[in-house]
Amino acid sequence: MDSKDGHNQKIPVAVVRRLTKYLSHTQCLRQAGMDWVSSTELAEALGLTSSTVRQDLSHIDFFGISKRGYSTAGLEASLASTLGADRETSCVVVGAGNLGRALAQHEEFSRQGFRICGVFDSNPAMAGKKVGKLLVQGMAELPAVVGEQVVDIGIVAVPFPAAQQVADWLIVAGVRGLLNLTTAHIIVPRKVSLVDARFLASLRELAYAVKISEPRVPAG
Amino acid sequence: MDSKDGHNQKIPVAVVRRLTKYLSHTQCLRQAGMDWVSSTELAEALGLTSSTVRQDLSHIDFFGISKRGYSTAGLEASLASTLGADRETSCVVVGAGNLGRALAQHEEFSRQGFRICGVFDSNPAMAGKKVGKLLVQGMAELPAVVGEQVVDIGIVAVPFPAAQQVADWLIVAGVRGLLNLTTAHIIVPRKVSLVDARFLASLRELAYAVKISEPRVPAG
DNA sequence: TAGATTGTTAATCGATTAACAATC
DNA sequence: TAGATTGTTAATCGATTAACAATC
Repeated sequence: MDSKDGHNQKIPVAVVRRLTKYLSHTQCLRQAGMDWVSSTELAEALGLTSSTVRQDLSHIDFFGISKRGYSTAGLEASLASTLGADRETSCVVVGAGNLGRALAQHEEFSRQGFRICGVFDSNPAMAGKKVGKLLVQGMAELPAVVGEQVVDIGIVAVPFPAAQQVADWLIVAGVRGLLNLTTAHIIVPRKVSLVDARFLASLRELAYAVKISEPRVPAG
Repeated sequence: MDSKDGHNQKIPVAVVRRLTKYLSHTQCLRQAGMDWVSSTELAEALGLTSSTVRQDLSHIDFFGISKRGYSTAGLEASLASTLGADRETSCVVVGAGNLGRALAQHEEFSRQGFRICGVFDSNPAMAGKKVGKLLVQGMAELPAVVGEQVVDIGIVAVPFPAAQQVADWLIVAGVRGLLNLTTAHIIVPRKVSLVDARFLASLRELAYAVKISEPRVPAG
């Protein structure tokens, strides 16, 4: 019964990325007490066209109403259910440096259903230190924690030369997705998903944009 | 003389993003002592096709040699120059929470030419606290620091309801690009560039991928 | 009812890939 | 030289936008 209507087909990543935006924005609208939103309003708020919004929303199992738009409550629920944001997702962080510790304690994640259930570091000197309510564990503990707690996602926050090795360990331990915070290109088997956080790449992208937008120096 | 050959046209963002990958990987290759690399090798290492690599590199002012490929030294230099990675880029961080402090101290950034020259927080209780070698400053100091030090990029690491306001202040102060670490959709004037770090969105994307790759429960 | 807004089909646009002559 | 690899043009693919009948 799961696929009777053509939904539950795999949604293109470009669309999934925008669905996450609609979800965030719809949550805001609901908090602001708005009961309805139109594709035009959604588009304007997020810098898209209304056509894109309607096309995107045709991928989820929810329908708007002519002349009124979409019920924010229904839209939020349907987006959450499509994206899997209606259940908790367990994560572990590997690398207890600045970035790893910051993410492990990032409140927005827990508010949004991402539970960090372990922080690991290969440096024995880090073991036992506190990160929020968690204690840093050695890499040796990783398989047990991932296996027992059915951890979905591993966050790779180590120095980049160690990234592939850490990813391999996480995959063997059983995670199904990896968030890569390093600049390394990580290779994963097909059954595992990978998303690159692209911090440094984002800064480079900005540096390029700033560079080309610079006022031309008048020819000398 | 800058545009005589059709380079220095604005490069599509999809291409710019891959150029940053080529740059990272070429740096690795050089450190490993490799003098030459072919489009096929680059493609294989980064999960692309050799056709894409050659097409992308046609945007930069550098040429390979038939049968040998690209000189890693020349490629690195040309990519760095095209992207603006051959000069220092100044940044400020607004928001001295976990994430802001972590980024301000992230060593990879300074290694790669991004200099953090200020950390700001609207909470007076944070003022004067140390973040690496910097002291947290109040928002009132922002315009002076950005103006005097010719800061290119502002990193927005505040709670999401404050994101637009902080972005506006940064833009008025004179930054030319913004890295948005929040889930908020920030609106910027055309002359300012914006890149979203999309942390939470990345986790959601992973959660969706994990969800749809789950083994189907056999029909009851 | 009249008019606004949806869902969907068709058209456009841009990005990726294939193919191949040029060349070291 | 022969063969490998480039740079570039043409073909394909997919994503975005436009258009419009259906409808509340």
